[in-house]
Amino acid sequence: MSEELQTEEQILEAAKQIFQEQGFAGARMQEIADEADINKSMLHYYFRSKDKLFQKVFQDSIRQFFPEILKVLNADLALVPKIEKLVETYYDMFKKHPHLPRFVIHEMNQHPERFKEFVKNTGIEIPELFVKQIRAEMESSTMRKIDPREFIINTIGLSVFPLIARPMIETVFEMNDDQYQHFLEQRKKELPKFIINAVKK
Amino acid sequence: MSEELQTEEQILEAAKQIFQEQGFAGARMQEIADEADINKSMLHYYFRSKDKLFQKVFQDSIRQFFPEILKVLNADLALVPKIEKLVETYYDMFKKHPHLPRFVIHEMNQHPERFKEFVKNTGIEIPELFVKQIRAEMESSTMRKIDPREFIINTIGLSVFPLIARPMIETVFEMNDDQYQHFLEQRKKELPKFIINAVKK
DNA sequence: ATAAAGTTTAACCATATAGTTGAATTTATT
DNA sequence: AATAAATTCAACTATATGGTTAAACTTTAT
Repeated sequence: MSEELQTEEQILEAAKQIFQEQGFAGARMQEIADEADINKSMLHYYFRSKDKLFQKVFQDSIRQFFPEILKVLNADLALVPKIEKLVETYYDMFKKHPHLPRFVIHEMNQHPERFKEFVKNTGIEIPELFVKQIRAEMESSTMRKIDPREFIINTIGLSVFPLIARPMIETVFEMNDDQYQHFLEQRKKELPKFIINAVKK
Repeated sequence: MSEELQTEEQILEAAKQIFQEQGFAGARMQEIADEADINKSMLHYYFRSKDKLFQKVFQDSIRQFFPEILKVLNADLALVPKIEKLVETYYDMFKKHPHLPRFVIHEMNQHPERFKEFVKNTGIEIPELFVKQIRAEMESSTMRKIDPREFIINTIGLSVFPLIARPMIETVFEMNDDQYQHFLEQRKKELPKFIINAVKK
């Protein structure tokens, strides 16, 4: 049993990388095995099938994605620093896992029902605290009236979109990779202002 | 030569549907043939290979996506109605081609360099007129200072994100498909306000 | 009407790919 | 040390899949 955890971890790491990069359909078991530097049979020994391995990776990816965001949404912070923290969290996550957002978006659309099951299993819930916070801000009239769901979707969308649209942005605005990175750094500062301004009264 | 155009069109329509739904890696030539209601050999007779057929579909998809948006961006309209038009254009496009945005995002990230080539070939350019318009608005101080690129990316991101994140939105906010559609209708009205407010002085 | 060109079809091929098997090796248990 | 259990590996299998071929059929041109 000595190497079990190590091998299993190795496989999961490799599978995560390949699946997140290529998606389920684009990934090859052989490629995952090569990446993990093991025999292909090991994948089946530890996870039985491509589908099972994928589901594990997908679930882990969801767990990597949602709770961190929800934690920030429900944190005990004033609105402005919370938005700043949220944007920063997204950009940090992207730096560590550049394919994660697009992977989740692509795969959840391939199997929406399975995705919903997964999310329910992870026990993710509506960010109630944040909704309450927004309602309070609206009542104390520091914030214009807006559906809290819209606000959440806008904030997340504004954070995620430039990350998954990178080739488009680089092309349309004629940026190279360095310029894109620099653009993101600027944006990290500007985006909270945009969001706050959008809901200011 | 009688049926040539019809058959070719049939194939392209089917390929567009399957590729946009499943992506390149997920699509099967047999499935495309079935969808087009023809023999699999015909795909190769008309397009030689899966890759060639895909590239045609992908290029067509880009042509379907970008020019329409850029046309609105560069149209002779005041800022507010232009934003409204832009949001509306996106939502209409999504109604007709629900998989188009996610398809383009996924595939352009799989082959960023090829994507850049394609875009250059279609002759798409930076929306100069719109950039000038924004600069003018900023100088006449009806608009706060913002990088025009940020403004464009934010507007497009806010339009696209709720369309590609549908399963996530339905899950987190416990909506069924009807409620989601209703939410989108509401959003079509609210989003321009959010954007305008975000850049108001 | 006939030949040439274009189109369609069914049967086939080569390869890629997920998955299996059984033996060899290593590790844990007594 | 001996046995049992877990792990690793190379070779293999079945099937899916992109692609080919040659013959049949249809349309166009002369």
